Amino acid sequence: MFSRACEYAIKIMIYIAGNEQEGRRTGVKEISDAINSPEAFSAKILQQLVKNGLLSSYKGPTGGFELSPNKKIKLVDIVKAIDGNKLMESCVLGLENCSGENPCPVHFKFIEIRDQLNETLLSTEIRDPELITKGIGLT
Amino acid sequence: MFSRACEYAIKIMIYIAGNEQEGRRTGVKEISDAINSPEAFSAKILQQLVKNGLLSSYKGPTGGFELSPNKKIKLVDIVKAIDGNKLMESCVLGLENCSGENPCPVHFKFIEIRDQLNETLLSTEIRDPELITKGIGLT
DNA sequence: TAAATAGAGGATTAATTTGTCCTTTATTAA
DNA sequence: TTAATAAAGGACAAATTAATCCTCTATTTA
Repeated sequence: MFSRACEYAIKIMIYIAGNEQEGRRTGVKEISDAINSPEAFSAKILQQLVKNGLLSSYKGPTGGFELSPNKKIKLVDIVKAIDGNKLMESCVLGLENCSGENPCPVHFKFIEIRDQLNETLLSTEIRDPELITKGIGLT
Repeated sequence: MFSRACEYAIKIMIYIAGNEQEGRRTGVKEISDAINSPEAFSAKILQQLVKNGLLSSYKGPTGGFELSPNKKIKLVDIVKAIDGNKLMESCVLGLENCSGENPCPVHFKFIEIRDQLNETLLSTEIRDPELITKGIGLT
């Protein structure tokens, strides 16, 4: 469904959001340990998240990453930043000209799934306490 | 969502189902022309579909592929044959131990989407006339 | 039974994704 | 103001996925 990089990105953002609650910045090493991802690869993903305005980064001692302040960050923002919007917008069969007026054979079979996926990605906020406190962690 | 190979596989199956209605077997060349896919790559996918019991193949002149007779072929069979059941069963964050009792942070956000996807894949039959007659074709 | 047809399948190449290594740049605090 | 810290980023390597090439085998029909 999501690329590996995007899976990492979502975990990264949830983990940083958890630290934000405790008023802490988060470094790459801490992240890759916490979510069990390769450190250098995670660093690249972090760069993309910064470039897309979802994170702020700070160099030097006491440096690290923070969620962009004063911004509602939603799952859809993360997925778009890393995987683009193929999943949200493209035809499941990869057909360029598929649409409601011009549907591919399975278009209407998947339209509800697509809609619900978009609804979930749009409505899930990364600072949602449910997201941060529930669950088995990120490993 | 689906791999490229799986997108081809679904188109292939729908196209062959269309020819079945007209009582015709379908060759690789005809398929790759019809769905606009690389011929040799399509041939590999066809082999997998045969190995998984979804198609029967025949060599020589008048040869080609047919849907396995007397078998309800569902979308889920095709996806499983080509992409395995990662999409249907694995955690969206790729976590090995994620489950209802042991949910990852987004588990319950995606559970409905997962269920609906499974429902759609299970209930969509490849011989469904709606699938074959509707739509813009497979290109 | 020979020639043409068509799938099977091994080997290889290309492209993309995933992951690593190493140097540079900015920042902080002693 | 220098030493330590931490992100930025370029270059490269490995793994996976997508695609191609070529030969072999089976089947049909003339």
